[in-house]
Amino acid sequence: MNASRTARERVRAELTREITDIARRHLAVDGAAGLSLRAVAREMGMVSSAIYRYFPSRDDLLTALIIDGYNALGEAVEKADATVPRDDFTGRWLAVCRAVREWAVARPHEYALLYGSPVPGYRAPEDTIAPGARGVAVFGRIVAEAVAAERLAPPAVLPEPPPAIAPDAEVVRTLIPGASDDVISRAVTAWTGLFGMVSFEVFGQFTNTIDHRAEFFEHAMTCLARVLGLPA
Amino acid sequence: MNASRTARERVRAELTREITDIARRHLAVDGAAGLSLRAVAREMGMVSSAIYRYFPSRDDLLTALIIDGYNALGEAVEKADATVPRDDFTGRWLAVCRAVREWAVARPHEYALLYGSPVPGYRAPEDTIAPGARGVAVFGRIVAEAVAAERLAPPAVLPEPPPAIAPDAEVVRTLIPGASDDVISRAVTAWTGLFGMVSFEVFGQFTNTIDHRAEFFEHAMTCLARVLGLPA
DNA sequence: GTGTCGTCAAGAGCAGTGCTCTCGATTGCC
DNA sequence: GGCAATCGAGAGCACTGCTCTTGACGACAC
Repeated sequence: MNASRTARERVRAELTREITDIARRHLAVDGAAGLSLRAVAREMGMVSSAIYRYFPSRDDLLTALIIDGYNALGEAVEKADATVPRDDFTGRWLAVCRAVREWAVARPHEYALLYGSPVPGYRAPEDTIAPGARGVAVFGRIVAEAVAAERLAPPAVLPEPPPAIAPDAEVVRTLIPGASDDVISRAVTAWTGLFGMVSFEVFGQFTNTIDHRAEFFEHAMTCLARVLGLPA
Repeated sequence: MNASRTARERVRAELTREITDIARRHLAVDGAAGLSLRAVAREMGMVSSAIYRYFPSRDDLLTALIIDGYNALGEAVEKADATVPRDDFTGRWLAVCRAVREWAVARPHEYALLYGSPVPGYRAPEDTIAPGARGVAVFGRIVAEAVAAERLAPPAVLPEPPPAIAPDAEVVRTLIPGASDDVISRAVTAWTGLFGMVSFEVFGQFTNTIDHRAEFFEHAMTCLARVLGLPA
């Protein structure tokens, strides 16, 4: 029956998962550069060549870890968003920000794999883009719903975006339907501001400078929300 | 005489410099993970063990490259700032932003070494902090001079920073004398926003999303300047 | 000028890595 | 029961960072 073949595939899936789990643990300790296929194999009681039955190369293992990471972060973001009342747009944004920061601070090496220098090859493969969009999709929904509820009031202190970026805005609008180019531009800036702040903290740029990081982060994200036009 | 000993030290300094030059070229091509002491030694016509007379370990070579990188970026920022009239504060800020972006886009792997995941050890050593402050010093000067010239008018749409960050603001004030906690908070946010934007672009987060990157960058940095309070 | 000492490059060698290939053994399907 | 696909083990290759020893060269004191 199919059951038998399914049994084989099941143990394969289980071993694949065990490999990524161990690899993720090693990654958390040693960083991407220190992740060794042989060490993972040793811990599994396998010989190193056996790993290649499951991942054709070390880079593919890292890519799998990247995809898992994006999904884990995306899930954390989704859960954080879900804990806040739907019409508290600023609260939802702040919850998302905190989720990203806490996820990153708890696993700096994994975060570095996602948003630091991409280790495998120069550009991460296409496969990582879709799961990477999971978190930003939540953010887009928050902004879009705020727009739809007419609760978004961007302060009129910024210039209009140049027409050149209109095609890009069109692409982003699939995530934030109903938003003007100006709102889209502010949203992208807020999103990069979030990750800029988290990266600076995780990668040590705040050493000897910002010590009260949670408080400053909270304030900075509140300011980003205001500039975006989310209610105070 | 000392001349002879100086001659010896001079050839040593020259070889040290040649090593870092070759290493920097390899870094630009293969990234930090692919930098090999043996490959550098081969290109120099030396045997690999000879390199250890100049750098006690691969991590020390990388640290030297980090320091050189911070200095190069800092110099690029200083030069960019110097090309703009002293009282055109917004122009100086934009010049600094463009310098950072162009430097990063031209050498993504080197930029990743500075602002992506720190490769050697978990935290870059103390030695890298001082040269790393060179760029931010320029930025601090721009803001401080704008404050002194009473040309800084931060739009009153943001909440005041919480008292908890006052001690941190005190530290940053050494870079931006005369600035209020609010201005300092905005300045830090603008600075992290700059690097968040550059990192997103260099690390490929804008793939399939933002294509007109120079134009969007220009606009976003103009907006950050406005939020900071620099004149329109 | 001679001898001594510090500096240096070369070479061999060790432990570790990613990856390939071959070879039995086991498993699943007809 | 036999066939074919799958899988783990093992050996091996080329490469890495790093250590240690050896021998040569240059700088200094005498």
